[in-house]
Amino acid sequence: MRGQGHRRRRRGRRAVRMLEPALLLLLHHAPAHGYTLLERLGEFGLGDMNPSAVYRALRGMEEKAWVTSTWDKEQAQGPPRRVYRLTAQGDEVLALWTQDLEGSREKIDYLLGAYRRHMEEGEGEHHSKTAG
Amino acid sequence: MRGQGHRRRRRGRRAVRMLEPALLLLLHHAPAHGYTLLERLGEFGLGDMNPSAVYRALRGMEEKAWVTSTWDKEQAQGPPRRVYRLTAQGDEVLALWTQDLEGSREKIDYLLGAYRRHMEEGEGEHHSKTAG
DNA sequence: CCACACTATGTGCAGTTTGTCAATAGCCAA
DNA sequence: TTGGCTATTGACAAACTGCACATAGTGTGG
Repeated sequence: MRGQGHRRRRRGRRAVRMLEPALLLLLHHAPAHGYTLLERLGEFGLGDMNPSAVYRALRGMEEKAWVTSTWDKEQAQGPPRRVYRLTAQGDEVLALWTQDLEGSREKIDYLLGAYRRHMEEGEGEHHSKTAG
Repeated sequence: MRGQGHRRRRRGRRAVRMLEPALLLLLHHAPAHGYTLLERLGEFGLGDMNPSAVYRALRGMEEKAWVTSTWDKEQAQGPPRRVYRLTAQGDEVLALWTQDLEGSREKIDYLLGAYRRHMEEGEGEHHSKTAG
């Protein structure tokens, strides 16, 4: 690895995609601006999210009617800001997401468990030569 | 939901992408044919994977030198089969994947925990009307 | 022998998702 | 008016996905 990772995607390649559920959860807590959400994503270990991705996700969720947005009347420094607010539908979706995430966690646990067991037993290691 | 889910993606939208790590783990156990791997993915809850996706993933991993393939001399029913074999590099990648998965699991746990706590406290529910 | 079913793998394409980069828009200070 | 900070958006290419279909060999019934 590292040495010849010329095939590296720009970044990413995470196992999980938790942006949407994290946003829904934050909004379940309270309505918020995109920028605020962006900052609070750090709590979920998503502090490295690209702003564009976050705003895009929010617009997408609005299209799907999981959230609604209104323009903030209070004007702070900067352009008009949207306030995103969870809908009842978004609430349901969040519940579904959590179920999915539970399933995902089980799968991860299974895989991780299998990996560890395998390592402890010292089996495997069916390598061939590395092509480099 | 349900009622107006016309925006539904064909399927998918799973939180996790575990195909590659699962394949690597299976190959860490022992070399195998694509078809065999395809069948054994069920163990990891990936029984619904599309064959194309699996073969494509294997070719991709070979390009990245995580695995190598050779033609199986033994001829069973059907066309010549490839035997995939983990490389030392693939072994490293698998280790990295597991680290990533551990991180992912922590994130999931955090999110799930936050969700439950929030539910128990009965806060939130900052809904607006559903746009439907 | 020929058609056909079954095993196993691979390709092509269209639609979707993602990351990166750059643009816009308003306020404020110099 | 230039430049900096706060917010939000758009455009584009690369990557990914699902689906339909092509190929290739082997065994089987007629």
